[in-house]
Amino acid sequence: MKTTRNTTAKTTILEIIKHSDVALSHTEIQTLSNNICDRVTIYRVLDRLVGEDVIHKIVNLDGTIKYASCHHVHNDAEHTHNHIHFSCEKCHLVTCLENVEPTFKLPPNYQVKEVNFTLSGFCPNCL
Amino acid sequence: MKTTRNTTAKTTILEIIKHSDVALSHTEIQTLSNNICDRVTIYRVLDRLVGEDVIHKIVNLDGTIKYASCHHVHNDAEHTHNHIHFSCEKCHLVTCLENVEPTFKLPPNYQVKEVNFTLSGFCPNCL
DNA sequence: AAATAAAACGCAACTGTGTTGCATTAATAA
DNA sequence: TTATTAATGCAACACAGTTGCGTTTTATTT
Ligand SMILES: [Mn+2]
Ligand SMILES: [Mn+2]
Ligand SMILES: [Zn+2]
Ligand SMILES: [Zn+2]
Repeated sequence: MKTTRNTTAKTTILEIIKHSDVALSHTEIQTLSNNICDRVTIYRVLDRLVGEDVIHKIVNLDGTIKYASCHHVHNDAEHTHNHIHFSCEKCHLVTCLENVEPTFKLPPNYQVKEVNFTLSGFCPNCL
Repeated sequence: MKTTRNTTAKTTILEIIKHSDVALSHTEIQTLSNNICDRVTIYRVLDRLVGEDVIHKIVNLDGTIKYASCHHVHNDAEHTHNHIHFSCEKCHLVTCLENVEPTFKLPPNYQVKEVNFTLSGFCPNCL
């Protein structure tokens, strides 16, 4: 079976994401990491971390992708990422609103596997 | 003031989107339009149609972008696109669930301008 | 109907993001 | 310490979207 290894790149990148209070893009992570590794490695590390459910992926309204750490309880059985993300049009910061989980009622026979809820507008700092 | 004109490209593209029951990507529109115009023109027409609130933009979980027509009442004052979009992992079709509008309660001082709610999984046809 | 203004267009070149193949390096387990 | 293979670096590629600019087309005015 395929095991996962703890490398310096992976450790560094995870630390960067964990210590950030906003979601970060691949490019932002690259800058913050002082080019500790090749950009391809960052892509691969991010994929691994997402696969391990340590971080989660956020798709912005413009299609850009950001990453944030998973702060919730690791109940495993019901590990979901159904909170809302807010993307500020002015400061461009993307924040996880972990406590805001939207409710909705789907028509029958839809099987949901992943969700992405993104809002954009002005954050409290830029209002 | 800057007026908008009705060109053959714009008319054709809008017809394609209106007659489709699923959301379409730029590339899909290009194929369906039989290369009636340059691909750059399609980008520009799509931007214009979004600006005129005739179609709306959908961001998928993989960051790809699709477009669908606005079927709702044009009440103008409260023209919103806060319905859910479902992206099937098997048939890859993206559908507007216009009747499914999620409810959520934001912390104070957030000013929302745009929303994007996307689910992925299996649609009724592929279940 | 002809002249005018500028919105829209085509083309070519460019940018940014993410991917792939393959040889090399380094983490883990024996 | 050695063996195995996950992870990396590098170079090349794919692809979506953008930009500049000269030309065409639309819609308005005369
Ligand atoms: Mn999470
Ligand atoms: Mn709409
Ligand atoms: Zn802000
Ligand atoms: Zn399907």
